[in-house]
Order: sequence, then C-alpha cells, then structure tokens
Amino acid sequence: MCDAENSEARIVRDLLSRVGDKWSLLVIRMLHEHSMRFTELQRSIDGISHRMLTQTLRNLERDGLVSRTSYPEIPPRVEYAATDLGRSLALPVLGLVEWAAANHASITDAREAFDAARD
Amino acid sequence: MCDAENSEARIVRDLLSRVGDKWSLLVIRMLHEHSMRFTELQRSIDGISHRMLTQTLRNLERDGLVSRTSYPEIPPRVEYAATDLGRSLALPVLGLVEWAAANHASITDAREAFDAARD
DNA sequence: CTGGATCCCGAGCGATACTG
DNA sequence: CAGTATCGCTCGGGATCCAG
Repeated sequence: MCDAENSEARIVRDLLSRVGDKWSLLVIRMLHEHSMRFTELQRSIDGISHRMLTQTLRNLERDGLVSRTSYPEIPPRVEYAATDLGRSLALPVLGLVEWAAANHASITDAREAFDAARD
Repeated sequence: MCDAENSEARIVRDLLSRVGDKWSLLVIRMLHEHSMRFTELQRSIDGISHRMLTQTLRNLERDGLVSRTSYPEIPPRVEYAATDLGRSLALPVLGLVEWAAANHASITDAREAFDAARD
C-alpha cells in the first residue's frame, strides 16, 4: 500500500501501451457494434493502412480483446469480432469518447486563447 | 449525420493525440488529487524526465486542462492544478484505470496463451 | 527551482511489393 | 481477399547543457 500511487501509474502506462496507439481504440469501437471482415474494417476506419490494420488486429487478438475466425474458402474470408473482454473495454472507452465529444470545443477554444496570448 | 461514424473516429483520434501520449494522463491523474509544484510532480511520476514534464504541462495548460500559478520569489515557486475541465476529464479516465486494474490479469493471461500457441 | 534549447536514437507507422 | 516482408521517414522523448 505504500506505493499505491505507483502501481496505479504502472496500470495507466500499461493500458496506454496496449490500446493507446493510433488505431486500437478505433478498431475496438467498430467491432463493438458487430463483427466485421478485414476489408470491411479497412473501409470503415478512415486512413488506416493495410499494414497497420493487420498489426493492430494481431495485437488485439493477442490480448484477448478480439477474436479471429477464418473460413477456408476461395476467396478467403475472415471475421473479426470483439470478445467479452473487448466489449467490456468498450464501455469506459465510450465514456472517454463522450467526454471528448462534449468538451472538444472547450479544448479548442482554450488552445486558441493560449496561442493568442503568446504575443 | 451521414458520417456519424467518421466524426466519432475523428473525436477518438483527436482525444488520443491530446492526452494519449506517454505522460499526460499520469499528470492529470496526479493533479486530480491536489495541486503540486514542478519538482513535486517530477518525484511523484516515476521515470518522467525533466524535459517531458515541462512539455506535458505546457500542452495541458494550453488545452485548458491544467492551470499554472507562478510566485515571483527566489527561488521560483510554481503551482500546477487541474482546472474544472481537467477534473472532469479525470472521471472517465478513472473509469479506464479501473477497467485496467480489473482486467490487467486477463490480458496478461491471454497474451501468454497466445504466445504459447505459436509453436 | 523552473524552464528552455540542442542533439540524437529508436519506435511507430506509411508505402510498396510479393504470397497463398 | 487476407497476410507478410522490406524500406525509409517522421517524431516522440531521453540526456545534457544553459539561463533566469
């Protein structure tokens, strides 16, 4: 208990290193709705490259947040879905998204005011 | 409204680019408790460098999440505190921290299982 | 004590080309 | 369609030195 602050800090750091990258939360967010195929995801997430989608999905799968189901057909078909763990993560994430939506303007204003004050 | 998904994606991206860096959430987390001085913060946040603390505080101040009060003394004394906006951000952040604390083990286990399966 | 400037390395990520 | 491999660039961020 002497280092409760410290362990919380580690938890935040760990969390960020897992899902704090550029795309993970967006994928979680998309798969929270319903399962999707690879190309479907790529079209849904604006700006993500082929390479990064693959990599992001691998990491999420590795962490048990996303499940991968491939069907041995020609052409190949692979479905990605959020696991229970992934869906449970989506809840607090949505909290952050709501905060961002609500306070987005405040931040922009503050930033402009701050920059304007730099004369 | 035709691109509601898209705008949400932008919001997530914006949020991440603001507070998704290595240290911002930790500083928010510390200042949520009570205001602190520069050196005090540096000691409290394990591993943060002088340079990054300065930079992180500047960005948070710029976005209106943290307030800076300097006292013209010798030696200089500067107090940093979370603004109302900063404190309101801390709430959903704490939700994420709780999730991380609760599911940290699940992720670690999933990761080990995944790696073990790669034979 | 607080804060800025400079140098530099490595991670992250995009582009591209190639496989089954 | 889904996934892998290589290259190269940008930039986050640590170390260090200087200043008020």
